[in-house]
Amino acid sequence: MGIELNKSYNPKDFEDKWYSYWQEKGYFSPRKGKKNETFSIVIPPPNVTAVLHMGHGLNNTIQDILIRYKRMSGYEVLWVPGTDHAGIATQNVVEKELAKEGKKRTDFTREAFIERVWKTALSHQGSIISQLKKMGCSADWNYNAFTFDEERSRAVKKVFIELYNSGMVYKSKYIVNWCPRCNTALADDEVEHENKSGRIWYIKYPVKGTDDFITVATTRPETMLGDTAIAFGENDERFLQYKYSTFIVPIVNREIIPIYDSYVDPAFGTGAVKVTPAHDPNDFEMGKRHNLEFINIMNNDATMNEMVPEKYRGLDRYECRKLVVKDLEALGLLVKVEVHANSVGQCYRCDTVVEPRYSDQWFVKMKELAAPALQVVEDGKIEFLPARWIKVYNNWLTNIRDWCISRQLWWGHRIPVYVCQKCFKMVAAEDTPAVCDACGHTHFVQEEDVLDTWFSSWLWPFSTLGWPDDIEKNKRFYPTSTLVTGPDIIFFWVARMIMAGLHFMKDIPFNRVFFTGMVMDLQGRKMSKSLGNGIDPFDVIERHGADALRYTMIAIVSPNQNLKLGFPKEDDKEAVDSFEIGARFANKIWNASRYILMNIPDDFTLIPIEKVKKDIFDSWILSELNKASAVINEALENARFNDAAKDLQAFFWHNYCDYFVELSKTRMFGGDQQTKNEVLSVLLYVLKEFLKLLHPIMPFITEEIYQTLPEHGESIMIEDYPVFDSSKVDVTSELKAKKFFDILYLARNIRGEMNVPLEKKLEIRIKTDDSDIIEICSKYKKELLNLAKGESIETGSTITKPKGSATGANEFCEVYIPLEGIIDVAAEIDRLTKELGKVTKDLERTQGKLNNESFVSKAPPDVIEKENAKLEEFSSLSGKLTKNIEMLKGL
RNA sequence: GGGCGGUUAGCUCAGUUGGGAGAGCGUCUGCCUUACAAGCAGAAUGUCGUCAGUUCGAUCCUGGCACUGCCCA
Repeated sequence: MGIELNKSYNPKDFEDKWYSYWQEKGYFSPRKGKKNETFSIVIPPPNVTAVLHMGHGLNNTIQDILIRYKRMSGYEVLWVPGTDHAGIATQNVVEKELAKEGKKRTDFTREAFIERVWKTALSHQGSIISQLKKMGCSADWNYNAFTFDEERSRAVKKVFIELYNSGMVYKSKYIVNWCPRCNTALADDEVEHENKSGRIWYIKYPVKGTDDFITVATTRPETMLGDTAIAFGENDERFLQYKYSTFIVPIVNREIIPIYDSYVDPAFGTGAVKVTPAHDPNDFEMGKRHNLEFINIMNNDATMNEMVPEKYRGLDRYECRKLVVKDLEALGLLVKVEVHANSVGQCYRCDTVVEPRYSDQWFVKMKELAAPALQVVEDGKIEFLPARWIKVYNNWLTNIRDWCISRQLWWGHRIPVYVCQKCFKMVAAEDTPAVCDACGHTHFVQEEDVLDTWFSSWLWPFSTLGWPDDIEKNKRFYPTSTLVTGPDIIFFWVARMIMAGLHFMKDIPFNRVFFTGMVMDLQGRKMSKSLGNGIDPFDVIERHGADALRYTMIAIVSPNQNLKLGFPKEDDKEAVDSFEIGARFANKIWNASRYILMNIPDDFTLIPIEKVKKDIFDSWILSELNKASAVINEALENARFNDAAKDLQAFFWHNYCDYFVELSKTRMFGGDQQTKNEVLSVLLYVLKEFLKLLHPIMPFITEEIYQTLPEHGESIMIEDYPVFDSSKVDVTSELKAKKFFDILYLARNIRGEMNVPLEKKLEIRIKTDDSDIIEICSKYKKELLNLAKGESIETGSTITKPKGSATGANEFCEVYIPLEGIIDVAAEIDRLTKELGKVTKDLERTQGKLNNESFVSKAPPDVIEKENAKLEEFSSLSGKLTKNIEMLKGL
């Protein structure tokens, strides 16, 4: 008899099984739904540098929830998965691997090195995909894409060539952020700034032909070896006398000239600064304005080159600094050193302090692309959630600078520009040109640099859909519906995708962007390798299952805030385990289902819900289910995932388990076969509908239980998602059920407060003239006695308070529980007086409002009506409590 | 220096058109009651950072201040 679920919830028994089942059935591929509309998402491709972390866990869970929800709601759904080749980062990973073997990148040929990176990339890619599957992600793997695969490479080339030919991509000498460790240029947004306490040196520069000096302040004394001017504020009268002077750069003895430029802040330092155009972005700008010489004094790795005196050559920039300072001191030219806070740019991949470097780089002109991108967000064509990110987006786009897209790496899309070796004409082309248009020469050499990874990522929403080869078959999925990503890549990626979509597809890439919070540890610190505070989502799955992981993140996440998570390492039993939230919920669902299933008799026939003879609790739970469907649909529609998670839990745990299932036991075990069938039919119906509602959030446990139900379809993931149905609202049953629960609560409250042991069966006396209460207490007497552990109940308007009884009251009734011998009169008086105190406060506040003439004249009528109702409720309750306290005192 | 957030119960945080302060965890009391002790029943706990303003009415709107986090230069 009955259907047996395992005694305990054990996700490992079934999670992988159902994922394979879904995949075999082809459920992840688009199929026409009853809505005849599409819903599509492209994954933010995880980097193949490593495996997934908790941020991916959150992000992909949200995407999967949306995808499953929309699929069940009748949309034709596509979720495109994929990975990102992450140029610098992946190359770094491999170079570190090589370093362990005692090798360097340059020990290999370019081809051999790239081959090696591919190996690592593919291995990580495999892990990432299997991890996404473990999490339950219902992406269509037929679409799986990689930013560096053949199709995406074709898209990158096409885009580059088009932009090059239209003059939007150009090559130019420029000062870029250079990472001396990665040996490559970085885009502005790849540099992280950190305020550090540094020093500032005051150095004397002799004025030629005099004994005079100019003192400048600098945070980088070593760059003086490349100085080509001294700059003063534009109209700084203190220094106008030097207009025709010449200065001598100490140590190198170079003669340099003064310039006057508005960039110089007369209040900073001495008002005079040294200018090193090849080693500082601001100096670079001044250098261009004043036609200064650009002297590069460093090698790629930030050691000093042959442009400096011999003794400094080969020294690291910081070594050189020490030596320069020492030498200046010896020359008597160092005035003083002060402590100075300044912000230092660091490589976002390896934290090395970047070196501004004067070099040849490739750029994309951004102004033209930015304008329409600003417009579509401004117009609301693309919706940002939360909306406040619009400000950040606007701020960046309105101050945009050209995008440096060249990287001096080997791993990445090599720039498709070929240089004729005779006339040096540059041609952008898919493949090496055969003949030079200009001179007929046939020998070309391709540019060495590769493109910034984001130059392939910005095409992602359409390059994954077949562009440029064959977008037609996927046209209906573009624009994609929602992008789910972190606000940390709003510039890197989101903004640029909008630009690319508008420029190449002539349409926005997505209708809505949902920005998730960042995952932090419990102290609110970013999870990072160096801190060792990261949580591996797969450790969580290992311990609690994927559903618990998913539910927990969703329950904690809030649209406006980062989320903090804790998970104890193996040896740490004290630490907080945030994921118990999900684990407990899963366990509760498991056990409730188990209980229902185990009570199903062999000859059970499910009665369709319309045909069940319902009592008020059946009607009530169906009404509650209906309401829950409404709020959950709304929450998912508006990306309020935490609301959805909480509403689902509140409905299931409190309404369904605590009340409905408990109530049903009376009929289940006390009635005839027919009654039992009816009770079970309602229990099963509500359970099944709940499982459907929950399925997008907890796909595995819902499928496992669904498949065990007496009647079920092929899979829960292709069921229709429950929606609100106004015809199912049953206000009368809701009100009656509420009155029943209120009485139950009053009885239980007395038991709890008076410490009445469970063995003591209560005699419940209810004084009321409320006809609903009289009705439900007689109809559902057994239920009330079972749940309140009572032995008798009497109801009516003439009930009198038995001697030595405890009292509970609400606006509709008074509940008396005779406890002669048990009751402590003083304690009871205390309890009721406390209760009265609260009610009196409420009453006074309400009275105060209603007595306030301006309130009555100015507040809207419905508010006044509500206050009047409250007044009645509070005074009725207050009267009952007062009377009972009096009676007790009179004993 | 510029921009954007946060400040609500011991902890982590909800609070969506301004009108009786909520959840989870933790704590306390009593229970292994026909699924669940990862559970059940009951309880306690808040000058809603601070000062002013708008309003009949402010956790919510406006401004100042304090502390705190992030982004950009």
